[in-house]
Amino acid sequence: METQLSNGPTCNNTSNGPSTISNNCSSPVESGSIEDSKTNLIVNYLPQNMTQEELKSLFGSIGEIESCKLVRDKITGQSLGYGFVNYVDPKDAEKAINTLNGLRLQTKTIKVSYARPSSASIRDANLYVSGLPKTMTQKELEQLFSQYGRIITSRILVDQVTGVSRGVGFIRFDRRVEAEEAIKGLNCQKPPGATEPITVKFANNPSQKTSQALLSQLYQSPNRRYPGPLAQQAQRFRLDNLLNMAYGVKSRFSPMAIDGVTSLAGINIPGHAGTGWCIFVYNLAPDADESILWQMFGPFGAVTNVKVIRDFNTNKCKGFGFVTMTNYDEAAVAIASLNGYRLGDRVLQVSFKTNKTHKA
DNA sequence: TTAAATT
Repeated sequence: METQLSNGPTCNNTSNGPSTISNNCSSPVESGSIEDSKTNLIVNYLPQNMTQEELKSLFGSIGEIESCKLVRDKITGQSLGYGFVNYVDPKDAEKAINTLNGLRLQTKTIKVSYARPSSASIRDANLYVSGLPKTMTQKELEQLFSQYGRIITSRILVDQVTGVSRGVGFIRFDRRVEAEEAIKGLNCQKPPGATEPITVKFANNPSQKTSQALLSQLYQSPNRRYPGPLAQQAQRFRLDNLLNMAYGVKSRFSPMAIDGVTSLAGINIPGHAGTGWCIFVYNLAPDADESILWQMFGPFGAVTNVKVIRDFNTNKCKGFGFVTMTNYDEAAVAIASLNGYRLGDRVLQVSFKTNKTHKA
């Protein structure tokens, strides 16, 4: 696994960017209202199965949304893992950044930030860097590249098991010209203290994932921001699911059977609302809001909607709320994990919603 | 040894 000797096309000056983009289509941003907007956000690292409606549901819990778009592959329709949310009120956009940036959803930690005005100059500004010293940190990587422009994101890929650097990373610049200069300046150069030169070139687009690739994705430690017990249970559960997908291991639950029965026979099953599984959450604090429900349930799987029930006059939470999850088994694990969970000084009761109007 | 960042 050594990339010694400069074999092949390692150290020529590649400028293999996508051949010139034809610009005959109408420019996407001409309304003027979006440029330099304090209301328009870009949301990155969304779970693959998250829909535009779920995106709107999540961000709509902050404030009124003017428009919302999940970006999809033009041909397959698959989510590209990012989207845009444009609020009516700039203060809601700011609040969304403060409360939703870093939110864990399934295997992802989403990023919420202001969208830059769309233009050709910010496209294709992403670099692939390899041959990095294994000891180089993300910060050091940024320091190396920052002399060429404003860095939007940086990342060093790590071994899924050991967490050690793979010597491969990405740098996204604000503008393509900055990326071009960085290639000229750093490709085939040795970073300070390094013994081998690095390779810097334009990055490819990420490829579609098979379920096998999904497996390896799970093992690599994502962002270790809030590695609490809940997240660990959720991750353990996802691992079970992925093992099922990859190797056909039977799960403890049988979501397909139950969902099938429900849709075919119309049998009333607790929590089943047609569009998903409705979960009742009891003993929330008066100041609870939707974000706490997203935070608690999001790591367990696909959450399509959350709602805190409030008093009409005081606008305080009446002590309960609802969460809708798409998949039965994820909902079941969330309930099993969160029922009895201590939130602040309260112990939550979590169950599938029933049709009872009151408890006897 | 290439991960979902500009509608």
